Amino acid sequence: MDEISTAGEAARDELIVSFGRLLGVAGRLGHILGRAIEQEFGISHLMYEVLLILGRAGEPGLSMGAIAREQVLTTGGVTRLIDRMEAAGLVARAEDPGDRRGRLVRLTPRGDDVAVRASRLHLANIERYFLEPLPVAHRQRFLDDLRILSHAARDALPPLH
Amino acid sequence: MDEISTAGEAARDELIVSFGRLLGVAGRLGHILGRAIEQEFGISHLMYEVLLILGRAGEPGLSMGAIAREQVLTTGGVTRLIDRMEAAGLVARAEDPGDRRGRLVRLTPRGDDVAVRASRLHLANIERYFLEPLPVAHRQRFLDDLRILSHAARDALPPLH
DNA sequence: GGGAAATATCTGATGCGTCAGATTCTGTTG
DNA sequence: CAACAGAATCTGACGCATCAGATATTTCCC
Repeated sequence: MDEISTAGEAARDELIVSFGRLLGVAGRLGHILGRAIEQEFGISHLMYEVLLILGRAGEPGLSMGAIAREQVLTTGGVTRLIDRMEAAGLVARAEDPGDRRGRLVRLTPRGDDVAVRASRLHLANIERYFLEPLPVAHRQRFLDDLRILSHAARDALPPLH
Repeated sequence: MDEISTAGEAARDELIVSFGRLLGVAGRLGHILGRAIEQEFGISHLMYEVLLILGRAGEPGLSMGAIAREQVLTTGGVTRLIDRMEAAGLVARAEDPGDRRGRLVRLTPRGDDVAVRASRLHLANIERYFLEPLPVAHRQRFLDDLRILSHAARDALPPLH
């Protein structure tokens, strides 16, 4: 910080610094983790997100719209991402027996395997980059706080399209 | 599911859930804050990042390469983003007197104004979405922990290009 | 039952970031 | 001081997400 500054500038700097702290963490976290996954498994960050979403959903799979509603992509984007994931053998589209407009997307065995192994890598990276620098006594509470925030943020988020 | 795979399945779910918690927070944070800025000020998330970077740098401005080194964009991306920001009147490019290859980028008064007002909006949103759900007694320590993590993550990050 | 409104998915146009290579300048070195 | 390695920036090709609109199907209600 700059010790020679007017009160107004100091207040402004405080705003910017406080902000940068938070957004910087989020952005850097995403970059580090996304990059590692890409290099190791050849899949994009968004593909990984969708693998996790499908893994959590289990049988009988999810509709395209349900994936979009998880707020990582628009519906148009889901169509194209699933196209590529299908071509890569990670997921399969099937008719929805109850609605001829819809398709059900589910993990292939290969997709499930990648999801599990990528999760392990991510978790290791999270521990390494994010938990390790923290004092041991802080770690559990920090994780708990993150979970609280995660739920609150999800509820507050406007739809993506 | 048969009993042999049960333990493995549980471990796998645990991994996925733990991960989703952390990445979900980061991703959702970025989305919420980025979207609000875009709607209010008509600038992208990355433009906002660059406004902050330039605001922190002060006079005499930063080179294109220095902006890229802040790890939000590649050098090619910086060129194009600064093109647009210049067209929008947020920044100005000037010759670098000491190196005729380089340009120095600095905020225009308008860019400075947007940076300050956008920061205020962001800070308000951070408090609303991120701090408010937390117990009061946790807030300060949570912010402190975030700052620790931010620095650690920055040091560990590989270059962007 | 029949048609309007809603819903699910897909697609054309567009915007923007990345990558790799081109261009222009600097600094070193023989 | 010429030449060449290295650095700063810019640009063409490309990938991928978004937006808006098109198509197919279902639901609602008269």
